[in-house]
Amino acid sequence: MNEIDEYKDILREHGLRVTSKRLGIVSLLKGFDYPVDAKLICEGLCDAGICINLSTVYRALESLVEVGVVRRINFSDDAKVFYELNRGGHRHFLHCMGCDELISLDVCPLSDFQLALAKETKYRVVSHNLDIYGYCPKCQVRK
Amino acid sequence: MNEIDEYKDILREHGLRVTSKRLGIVSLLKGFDYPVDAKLICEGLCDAGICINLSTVYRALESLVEVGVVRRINFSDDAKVFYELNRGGHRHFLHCMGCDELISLDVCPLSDFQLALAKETKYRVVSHNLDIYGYCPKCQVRK
DNA sequence: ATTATTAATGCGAACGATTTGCGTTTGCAT
DNA sequence: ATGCAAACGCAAATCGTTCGCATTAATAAT
Repeated sequence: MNEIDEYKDILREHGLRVTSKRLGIVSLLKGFDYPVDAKLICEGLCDAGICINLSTVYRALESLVEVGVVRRINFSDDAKVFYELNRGGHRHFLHCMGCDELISLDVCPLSDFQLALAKETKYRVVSHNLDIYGYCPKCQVRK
Repeated sequence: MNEIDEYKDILREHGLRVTSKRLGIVSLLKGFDYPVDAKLICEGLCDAGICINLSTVYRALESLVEVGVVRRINFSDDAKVFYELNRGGHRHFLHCMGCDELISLDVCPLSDFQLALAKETKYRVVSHNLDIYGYCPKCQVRK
């Protein structure tokens, strides 16, 4: 059973139909290691021969987020929403405000803090969002 | 010289005119200790007798952000932009995903991490964005 | 104080991202 | 193979935000 079959099963387990569009989105997202927006997904699939309406992309992404296959991401320097394959765990990014380079950080400095915060506030802490903004070496020179 | 006069001076120092609308926005924001969106500002001012067009609210906020009086904030669970008075320093919030309660955290767990990251990546780190999501005690029971 | 200058405002239209309504197509249980 | 509900395509609607342009008002010049 290959990896795409896993996703088929996840869809079926949640009572969702397995469609070429949904699988197309998943396999497209597999090719990116950074979050992409709905429009790029739409165009990427079209180029791959799977033409799909933009509203269908949104609806499919919504379903995929619901079953946990995809994760929604919202950066504060951009109004639109980004999506990435949910590979377990979570990531944070360092954004260059000059050239929009995006560096994925492999550490999360918040696990201890989050535990302490939960204890202090009695909240059940579920997730967090951390993005760091600055200028990359090249852009520091350019400016 | 009262507090509003300080803001008048800041505007003038930056070559911006002192208008009732801009001062209205500032004094309205003073009344909130959490970030609010443009629409709420518009309606709040209207209720206070200072009727102001929504596009003017956006333009005024833009100016106030430029001169450092106001800060733009972007949460990952909401597409729209929020604004708050820039009281110096920065803040992070704990969001209840059940009732949308917002708790302002008085600590930032990232200062050391940010320094280390800058060193490691050679980025000039300018700012960051951190929000924590979970369920408040009441919503844990409700659910 | 009056007038001239030009930034700030109001209004409506435009915008980009996202959602929705509805008729058509397709996956899948029978 | 057939029927039904879920998914889809399409166009229109929505939401937050921005823009163009004519009008108003804050400040500088007289």
